[in-house]
Amino acid sequence: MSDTYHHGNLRQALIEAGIKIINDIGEDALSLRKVAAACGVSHAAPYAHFKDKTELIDAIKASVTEQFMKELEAAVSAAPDPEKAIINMGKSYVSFFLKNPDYYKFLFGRQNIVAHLKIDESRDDDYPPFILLKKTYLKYLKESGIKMNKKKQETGLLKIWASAHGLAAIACMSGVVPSFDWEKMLKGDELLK
Amino acid sequence: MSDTYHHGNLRQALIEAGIKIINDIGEDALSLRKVAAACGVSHAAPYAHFKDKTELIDAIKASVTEQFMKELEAAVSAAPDPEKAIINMGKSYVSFFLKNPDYYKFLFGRQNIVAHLKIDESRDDDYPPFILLKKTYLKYLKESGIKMNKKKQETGLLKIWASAHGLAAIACMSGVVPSFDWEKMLKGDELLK
DNA sequence: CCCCCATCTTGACAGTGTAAAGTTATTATA
DNA sequence: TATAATAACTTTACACTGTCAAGATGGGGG
Repeated sequence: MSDTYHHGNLRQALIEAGIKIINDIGEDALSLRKVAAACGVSHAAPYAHFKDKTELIDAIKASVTEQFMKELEAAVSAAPDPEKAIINMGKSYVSFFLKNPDYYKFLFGRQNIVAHLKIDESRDDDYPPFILLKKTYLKYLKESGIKMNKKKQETGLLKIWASAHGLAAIACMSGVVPSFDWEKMLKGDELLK
Repeated sequence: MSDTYHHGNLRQALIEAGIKIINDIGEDALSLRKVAAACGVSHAAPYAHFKDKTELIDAIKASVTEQFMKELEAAVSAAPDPEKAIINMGKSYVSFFLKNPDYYKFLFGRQNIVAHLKIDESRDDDYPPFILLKKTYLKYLKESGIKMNKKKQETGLLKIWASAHGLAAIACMSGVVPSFDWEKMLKGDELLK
């Protein structure tokens, strides 16, 4: 149980070294050998604690998720009532990853999407499905005669996109086909009318 | 312009071979050398068309995104009015990735999340933030005295989660901090009251 | 005290991305 | 048409990676 890992807590040290490398250089640069070297240990030493590279990575992910959970739980606890709890949790959920986008990319992916959320700003390199959504949404507002200020328009657009993208994420990542009522999503939402 | 790539269309052939490998074996198994071999070409040949491995991957992603866009545009075109267009597009957005989850993982990440969307089913290996959300949501329903059937409860839960997760995805991937009104999300939504 | 076994080291191997230099074929030019 | 230029491709080489097998080491239980 000493602080030096030599016959101590190499496993935990490897996890922490891995997190540090991801934050400093990025996930792509994370290699078993670098993690081992960062712990002052030979390149095959990790195999005493993890059968795979993926097993190390999974352990790192579990560690980051634990940290994520602590913040979410704090947000829920700080709320006076359940409604505020959900709101707080939603905020925390997003702000955690905003504080460290490296973690989001590490946990869920790497891709960098370009998209201008402002209604009247668009560029050619915006993510094409988003451009299409924006155009369709603006046409919807126009033809249905719905009047709202730009801010609200942008919130509505973001909500649709976030729901669609989040839904796709959940569906693919969980392997479950969620039943989702898009009609209700539009018609039952004050933001969109 | 012949159909054999020897001094022809190697670039396109590499992209297609890459897509095939991703579908057949998975993204992790995709290597420049395998792609080159699949085109019957030496392992350094791709460097005449792509400066990097990432440049090849980006080209593959662009190709998949193009295919994605075609389906979305078809969904929009098939709709009789803009409202239906948005609904259709939302459905298509999700169903495209459901049809080939490999593409979602390839474009946006790899992580497999476990989560049981059913209100009364839960397991220990469910994604912890989701477990917390479900508990908080159920408490919210109980304390606010809101009555709805299970189906509607599940839809509401899914909507909150998809919005939060999708929002985090968009925020981190676009690098833009979107302003989002969580209060309005809850209170302005028919699904949640 | 000694042996066991988890822990760690050493050495090896195939596979990877990428750079440099050489070869070939196509196209442009004169 | 002959030749020069250039894009496409090959060969060779190198550092780095994950993983395995075999050996060293050293601390705890018999």
